[in-house]
Amino acid sequence: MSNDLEQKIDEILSRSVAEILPTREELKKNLLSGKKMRIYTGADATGTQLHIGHSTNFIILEKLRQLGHEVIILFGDFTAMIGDPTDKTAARVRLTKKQVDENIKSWKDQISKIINFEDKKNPAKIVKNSEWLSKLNFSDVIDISSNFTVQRMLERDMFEKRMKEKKPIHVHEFMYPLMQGYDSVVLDVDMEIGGTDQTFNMLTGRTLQKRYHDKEKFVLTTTLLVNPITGEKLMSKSLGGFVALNDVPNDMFGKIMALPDETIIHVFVDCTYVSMENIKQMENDMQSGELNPRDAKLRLAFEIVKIYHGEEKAEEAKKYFIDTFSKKEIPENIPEVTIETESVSLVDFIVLSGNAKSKGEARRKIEQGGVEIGGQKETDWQKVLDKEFDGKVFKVGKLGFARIKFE
RNA sequence: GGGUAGGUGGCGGAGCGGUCAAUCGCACCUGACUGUAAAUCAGGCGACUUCGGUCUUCGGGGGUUCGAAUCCCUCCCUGCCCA
Repeated sequence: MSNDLEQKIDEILSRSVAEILPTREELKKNLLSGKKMRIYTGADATGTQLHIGHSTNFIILEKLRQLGHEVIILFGDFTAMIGDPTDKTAARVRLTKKQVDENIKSWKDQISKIINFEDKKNPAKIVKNSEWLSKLNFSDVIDISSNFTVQRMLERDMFEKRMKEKKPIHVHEFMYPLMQGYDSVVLDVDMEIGGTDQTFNMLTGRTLQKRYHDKEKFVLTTTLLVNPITGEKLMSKSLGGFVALNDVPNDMFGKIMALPDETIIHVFVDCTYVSMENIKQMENDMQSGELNPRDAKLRLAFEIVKIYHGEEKAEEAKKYFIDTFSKKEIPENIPEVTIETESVSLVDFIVLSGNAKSKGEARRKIEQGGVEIGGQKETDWQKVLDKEFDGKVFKVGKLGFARIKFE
């Protein structure tokens, strides 16, 4: 039994883990001791969507919850107003309370696919940091900030980088790590989990926990999903192409198939429950050429969609993908666009069906050979559709399908 | 406070009186290839258009000029150096 526990702990402390502070051994000892720890991870409420990059932390958190530890998801509604300095575009947008509540609601739904909030004995909790951060006054802030030096703040990689590049650093951005650190104090946590980009912020909390509560806070950093070729973050709103936790099955499946082949193994490790042995095996098979990366990716997409939508939907999404993109068949459920006039131009129809943002874009797609009517390529952008086209299926690009219906 | 360099499309970053709707890279879109929406290659990437053009964009406002992202004035914002 205890061996079993140790094995579980070992997996938790190794899979997707970049670093554990102060030490892995120390943390392991704590986890083995049977003492109930209070553990949290935070996410800023900058948008409505979470992506599979976030899921890594949630998966670890849930495993810890299942071991009986108290688990908290912090919703950074206050911190979002300042914006993590990592995210250059985030500053200054103040979210309304209404927006924040909206986000919380959908976030909980999204996260609940991974983390159990309904468990009778030990449910995970959600907190908002505006609850305490908005109440601090200036002298509180001074008190907190007196624990740090400017030099220490400047150590933050992002600040360092901006200093080097002579890019602006605003004074209030210094407050960000302090606020996140203060969260640890208010929640009085024993441990925080976050991506490696959060190391500095999490260490701030470690310092403050020590000062205010004389407590050792563990910090566990998780590996970030990066594109091994470009070195860019794989899941990033600004860089595009992220897989959101609330994407509909077909989109989610397709987006995963669009990930570069080189990232497959990494995503398996960080975002699925597939066993490490299994993953290792796939890695070897791909290297030896026995396993086509496409097939590994099909499985990856399946595994991930399964987490968020269940096995049945995952199966459907897989079928949809293979039929539509591999076999190039026409999918079954095609949205119907009703036309109330005698005729419409092809260009207008494409815009109406949502497959182009403007007439110019629609025109380009037609001219570039991206449009098919009833399986026939159509390159005349001046084409006008009349009732003879009633019921025909239009394909726009690889993804867009629409059926025309005249009233 | 003084000096100086800047603010350009989703981002990075050219351009410095006309040929600029604005080079290029990233992202994005389309095609070819691949039982991958990977990779690679090719093309595209403001809006409207009776396809001739028309209109709105280069921090905000005002001006000079036949004509400005490019020159001048003013305001706002930022970097760097000095104090």
